[in-house]
Amino acid sequence: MARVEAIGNREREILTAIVETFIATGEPVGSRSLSRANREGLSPATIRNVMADLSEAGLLEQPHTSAGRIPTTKAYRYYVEQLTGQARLSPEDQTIITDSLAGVSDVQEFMERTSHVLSLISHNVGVAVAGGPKHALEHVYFSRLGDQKVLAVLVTHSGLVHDRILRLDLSQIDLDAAARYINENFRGWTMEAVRAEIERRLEQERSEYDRLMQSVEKLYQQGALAAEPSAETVFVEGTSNLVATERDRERLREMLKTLEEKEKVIELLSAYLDARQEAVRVVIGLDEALPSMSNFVLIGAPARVGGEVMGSLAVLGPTRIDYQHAITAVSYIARLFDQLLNESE
Amino acid sequence: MARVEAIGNREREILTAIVETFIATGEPVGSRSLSRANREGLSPATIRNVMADLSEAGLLEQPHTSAGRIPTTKAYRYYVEQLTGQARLSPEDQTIITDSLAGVSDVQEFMERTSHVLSLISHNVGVAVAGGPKHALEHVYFSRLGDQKVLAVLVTHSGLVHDRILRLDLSQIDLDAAARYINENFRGWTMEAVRAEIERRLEQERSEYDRLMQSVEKLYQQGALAAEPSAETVFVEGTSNLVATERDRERLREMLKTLEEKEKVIELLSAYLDARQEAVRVVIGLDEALPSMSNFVLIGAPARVGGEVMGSLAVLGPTRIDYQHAITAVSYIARLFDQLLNESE
DNA sequence: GGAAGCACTCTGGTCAACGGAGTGCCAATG
DNA sequence: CATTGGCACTCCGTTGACCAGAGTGCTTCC
Repeated sequence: MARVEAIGNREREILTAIVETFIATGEPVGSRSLSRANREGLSPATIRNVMADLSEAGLLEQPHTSAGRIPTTKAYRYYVEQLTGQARLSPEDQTIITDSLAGVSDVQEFMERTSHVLSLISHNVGVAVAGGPKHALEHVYFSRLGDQKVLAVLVTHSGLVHDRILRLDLSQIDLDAAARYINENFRGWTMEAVRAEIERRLEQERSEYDRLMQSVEKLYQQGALAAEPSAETVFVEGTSNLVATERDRERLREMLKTLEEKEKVIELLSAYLDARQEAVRVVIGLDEALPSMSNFVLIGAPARVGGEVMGSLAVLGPTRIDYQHAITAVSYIARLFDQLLNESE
Repeated sequence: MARVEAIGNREREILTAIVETFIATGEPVGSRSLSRANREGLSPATIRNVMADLSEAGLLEQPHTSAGRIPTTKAYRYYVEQLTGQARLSPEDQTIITDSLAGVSDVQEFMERTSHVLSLISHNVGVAVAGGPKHALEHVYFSRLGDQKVLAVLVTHSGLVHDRILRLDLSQIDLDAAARYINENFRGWTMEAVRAEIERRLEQERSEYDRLMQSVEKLYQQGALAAEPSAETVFVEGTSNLVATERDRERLREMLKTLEEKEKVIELLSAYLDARQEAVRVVIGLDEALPSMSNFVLIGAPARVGGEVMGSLAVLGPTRIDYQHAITAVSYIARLFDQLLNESE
């Protein structure tokens, strides 16, 4: 079998031409039409020969004999590698993005709008999740609401806020004391670490419980620190674009259903978007993570503030997506994210 | 034109039979098949006569001559009026609902799960919005996060919590003073009233500004009280069910798009769900509110705790929806809402 | 190695024919 | 007089045949 490395210049040109016209038209592309479009005027026959080679190399396939060729996922991967990555986002898109994101101050809102604007300019599904696994505690705050009800607010260093209502009965004075205790002791810790340490201390000092530790225990047991601050909020938008993309109704249903399940989406993003990765990642063929979305593509990046990962954003679309455009859009927004939320620190 | 009141017994029976079989099959129903299904064994010819009358009364229509009849929206309205409303929800559905809603403590979460469970058991789109126009202030809380950043938390009497991050520079002491001022003066007021009054006072006392009022003004101008506490959070789920319902692709796209626009959904619900209404309301034909969803149906109810409206929930589906089922489900959840959130007061 | 020619294949669209389901109307009937 | 049976007619959806278009593979020629 021919190795991909064996691809020569002409082959590569023809391959990219095929990929691009297929992305543009959605129809299998044949040798004749390609030769007509191609400025250098290669004859259809020549192109056919090259195509045959590319087919053998597993880069092209035919829906049936006597149809044109369509790129395989392998071809898309190859194509994406070839992209220079140096394209700039069009000014129109830039203004759409900056307008949409103007004035956002917290991560949640940023992500919500991001998913929207991504779907808008990519004409595909925009996805964003806020909240990664680790967050440093900025502080907590407890407030007595009525009898038996206490509002707990958790703020992370990164600006995520999470509130929940607990059902327990403590005076505001006790609540304040507990909050002070937690804030003074654990500020800057990750939530996991905080929970672990509190558990340890409760265990250890069980004998010499004072009023304070009793309050802390009650609060802890009611889950005051349990929920990860907005543990992964998912925003999915632009699903209506799938209608144009997917012609098979049953598959369309499947996909919509999948995208409604937030856990699935989180799983998908976290499976492919690595915290360490720097730039935009393009994953072609989501079969193994989301069977219903085989022959789909994820173009995503982690969203960072400073070094810390605060979430991720991505475009989800069919393999015949405008890669260059989606990539630049995602990377543009990812950079913007850092800028917008960093400047205010 | 024949008045609806003129409908006799036989006519009514046949009409409901037509509506029900059309709901079940989705195909236009003809006289022959109806006579076969009908236990009393009326001949097709008789039924045809009745059908002709019903058509003239504007209750049935034909896609074309020589097709069966399908009910008009008028017929659906008539049909729904006829429903006894005394059906009980099946035990399976009841357990699905109670399981899904077990342990929720705040309105947001309740609504999120409600939209999901509604879509689940109705096999259509479940919609829920949390937050109505008016909320009484329980209290506010401000906390300095870092330089230039302040966390503002707004809690309403009804338990809704809204947080936002402001960009301004005040000491924690000033913030506390401002919070105390607002809490002591405005507790129990609606947010609109609070804003109006604060504006008035700022205006009035402009001459004799003290430090406190300066802080309040800064906070106010940064929008500390601006956002309605979670001003209407919208949850829409089950859109994948639309794929089976709507065969026209373009219309399907339109509908998905509409449902993605939260303002539209809010508009829809608030247009039809009246705070004063007691029970479930069925709106047949959403043409004027949402052109893209003509020949759709809204089955919804306000969600109350005690007397106060905290949001609303609804099922959205095609005219050929299982009315009885959807109605009982919605009313069941609406009742549950009151119970669950009331018991904790 | 590239170009041209040729025979062959497969799809998608159009058209006519047809069976099925339904209707309206009229005459017969209990 | 309300029902019913019968009959002629209409319209839809499906099927099969057919054809033009686009593409391929292979062989031959430069």
